Amino acid sequence: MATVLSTSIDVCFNPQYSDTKKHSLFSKPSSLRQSRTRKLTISCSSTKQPKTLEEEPITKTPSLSEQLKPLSATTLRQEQQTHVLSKPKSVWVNPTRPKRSVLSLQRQKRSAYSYNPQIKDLRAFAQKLNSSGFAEKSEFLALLDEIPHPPSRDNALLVLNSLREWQKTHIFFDWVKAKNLFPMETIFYNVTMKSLRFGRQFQLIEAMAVEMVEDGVELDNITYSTIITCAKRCNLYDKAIEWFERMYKTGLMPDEVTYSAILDVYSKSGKVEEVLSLYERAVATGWKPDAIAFSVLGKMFGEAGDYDGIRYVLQEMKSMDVKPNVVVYNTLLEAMGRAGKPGLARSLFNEMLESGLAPNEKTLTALVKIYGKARWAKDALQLWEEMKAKKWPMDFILYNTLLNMCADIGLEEEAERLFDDMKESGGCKPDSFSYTAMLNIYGSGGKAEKAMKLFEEMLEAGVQVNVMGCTCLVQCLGKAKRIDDLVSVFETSVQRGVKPDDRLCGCLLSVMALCESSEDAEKVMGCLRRANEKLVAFVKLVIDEKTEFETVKEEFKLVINGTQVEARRPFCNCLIDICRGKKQQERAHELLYLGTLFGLYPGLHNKTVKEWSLDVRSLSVGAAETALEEWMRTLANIVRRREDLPEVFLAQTGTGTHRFSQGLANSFASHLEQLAAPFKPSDRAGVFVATKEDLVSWLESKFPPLVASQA
DNA sequence: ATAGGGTTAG
Repeated sequence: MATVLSTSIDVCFNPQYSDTKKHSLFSKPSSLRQSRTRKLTISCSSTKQPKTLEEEPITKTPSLSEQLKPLSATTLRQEQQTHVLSKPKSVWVNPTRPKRSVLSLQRQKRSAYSYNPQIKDLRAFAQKLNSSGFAEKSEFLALLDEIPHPPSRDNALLVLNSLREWQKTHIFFDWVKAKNLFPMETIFYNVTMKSLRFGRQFQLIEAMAVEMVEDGVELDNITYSTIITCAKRCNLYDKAIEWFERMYKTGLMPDEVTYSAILDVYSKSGKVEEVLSLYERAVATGWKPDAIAFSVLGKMFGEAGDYDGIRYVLQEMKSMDVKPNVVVYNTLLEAMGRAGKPGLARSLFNEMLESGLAPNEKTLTALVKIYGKARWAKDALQLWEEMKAKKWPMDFILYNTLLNMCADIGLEEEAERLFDDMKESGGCKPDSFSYTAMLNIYGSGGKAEKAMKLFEEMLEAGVQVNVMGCTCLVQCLGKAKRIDDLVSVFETSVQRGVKPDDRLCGCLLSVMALCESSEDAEKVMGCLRRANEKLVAFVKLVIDEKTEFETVKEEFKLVINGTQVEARRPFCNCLIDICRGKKQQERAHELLYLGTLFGLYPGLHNKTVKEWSLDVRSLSVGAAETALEEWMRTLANIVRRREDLPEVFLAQTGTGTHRFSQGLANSFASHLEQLAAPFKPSDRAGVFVATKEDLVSWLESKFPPLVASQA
C-alpha cells in the first residue's frame, strides 16, 4: 500500500510521521478496504472473460467457496490484527503528540470587491471584444487600444473578468502586463488561468505558473486549485499531483477546496487507498468535510460499485452532522445503482424528498435508469406519473433515459407517448439515441412494421443512424423473416456511415441460423461478408463436413480471439444453431466443446453433493439442446461406470426476461419431451427437475451398456 | 464564466 502520505506530505516536510501507515490501517475505513478487495477478487475470478483465449480445464471450475478460501484466510488475518492492536484511537487524541495537519482549516480569504465607476463603459468594451471575430491576433490587439479608460489595475481586472474565450483572455493579460502600469498580482494570474482552464490549456496554465515563480508572484490556494483541476480535466493526473506536492514543498498548506480537488484527482486516477488515507488524515486533524468532499467519496465508491463504501459515506455524513445536498444525493443514487441496490436507491430518494430537497434532472435520470435496469416497472411508472404531476424538470438526457427504461421494461405505449411528448416539447427533439430506443422497443416487441416506419421517419428527419439502431432493426426483421427489408436496412445504414460491430455481426449470424431457405441465408451472408469476411469464411469451414476438428479448433481460436468479449458467446451460440439447422449435430457438439474449452460458458455445470445442474440461461436454443445432450452422454458414462450420483438433477433455462432468451424455456421443454427425458417443469419457472432414479433408468434405456465403452 | 472543489444516457 503505497500511500500518498509517505510520498508527498511526510517526505516533503513531515518526516517524523512515518507511523501514519499504521494509523490508516487501524482506523475506520480499513474494513472498507478489505471488503473492497474481497469483492474485486471474486468478480475477477468468476465472471470476467479473458481478453485473449487460453484453454481452460473444463472439469476444474473451482467452487465459490474454493475461490474464497485464500481470501478468507487473508481477511481473517487482517481482522485479527485489527483486534490485537485496536487501541490506536487514543494515540490520535494524545495531546502530547498532536498530529501535524495536512490542510488549513481556514479557507483562503478573497479580496473584497470594490466598485468601479467605469463599469458600464468597460463592460461594453469587453462585450465588443467578446463578439469580435478572431481571424488575426493583430486585429484583436488593435481593438484593445480602443479601451475607453486607461487600463489601471481595477479597470484591467474588470475587463479580464468579462472576457469569454481563453485566447482573448490570454492576449489581454499579456497586453496589460507589457504596459507595465502596475505589478501583476496573483488575482490576474488566477482569473486568466481560469479562462485557460475552460479551453483545457494546461500547458499554457503551467507556463503561467512558472512565470509567477520567476517573477516572484505568490501562488495561493486559488492558483493551485485551478492548476490542479485543469490538469485533472486534461487527464494529466500526475501533473495534478506534482503541483499538489509542490504546495507543501513551498510551505503552503492547502485549504479544503484544494484538498477536495486533489481527493478527486486521486479518485479519478483510481488511487482509492490514497484518497482514503488523505481523507482520514485530514479528518484526524480536525477537518469537517463538506458536501462536496462527500460527493467525491461517493462518486469514487459508486464507480467501484462498492456498496460498503457508499454506506460508509452516509454514516460519516450522519456522524459529522453534514446534510447531503442535491448533488450528494445524485451521486449516491447513481452509486447505489452501480452497486446493484435499486431498493436502497428508492429509500434514499424518499429520504431526499422528506428532507425537503427537490430532485433535479440528474436525480430523476439516475433513478429512472436504476428502475429500468432492475425492470421495476411499477416503480418506474409511478415515478414517471409523479414527475408529470409535480412538474419536475425534464431535459434531453432524462427523456432518452426514460425511453431506454421503456425499452428495458418493454413499455411500448408509454414510450410512444414519451416520444410524441419529446417532439412537441420543442427543446428536446428526438435524436439518434431516442430513435434507437424506439427501434429497440419495437424490435424486441416484434413490431417489424412499426420499426420500419420509424426507420424511414428517421431517415427523412436526417437523424444519424447508429449501429445499435441498425442491430435492433436487423434482429426484428430477421425474426419476422423479412429478409429483403433486412438487406435494404443494412445497406442503407452502411451507406449512412454505420460501421458494423461484432454485435451486429452476431445478430446477422443469428438471423442466418433462422433462415429456412438457402436463398435467404445467402442474402444474409452477403451482408455479413461486408461486415466481417473472416467470420463468413469460418461459417463455411464449419458447415463443411470434410473439415477436420483440429482445423475447426485452430480457426475457432483465431476468430473468437478477434471478437469483442461480449460478442464471443453469442457467436458460438449462433454457430451451434447453424450447425444444428444443417443437421450436423456432431459439429455442434464440437463447437460447444470449444466454447467451453475457451471459457465462453462459465458456470454451465454446477455440482453440489445433493444436486447437479445444467444452467443454459445464456445459451441459444440449439446450444442449450446440444449442452443437454452432451450432459446426458456424460451422465450415461457415469452410470455405466457405476460412480456416485446425487439425488436431484436440474436444468435451468430461466424465464426469458431478456429478449434474446424469449422462448428458450418452451423450446427446451419440447426438446425434453421429444427425447422423452424424465425432466419435469418444477415450481420455479424455467427450472426442470429429474430424480436420480428416473434419470438413471432412462439413461440405461437410451444408452445401452453394450456400446458403452466407445460412446 | 465575474479569482478555486463535486453530480446525468447510449
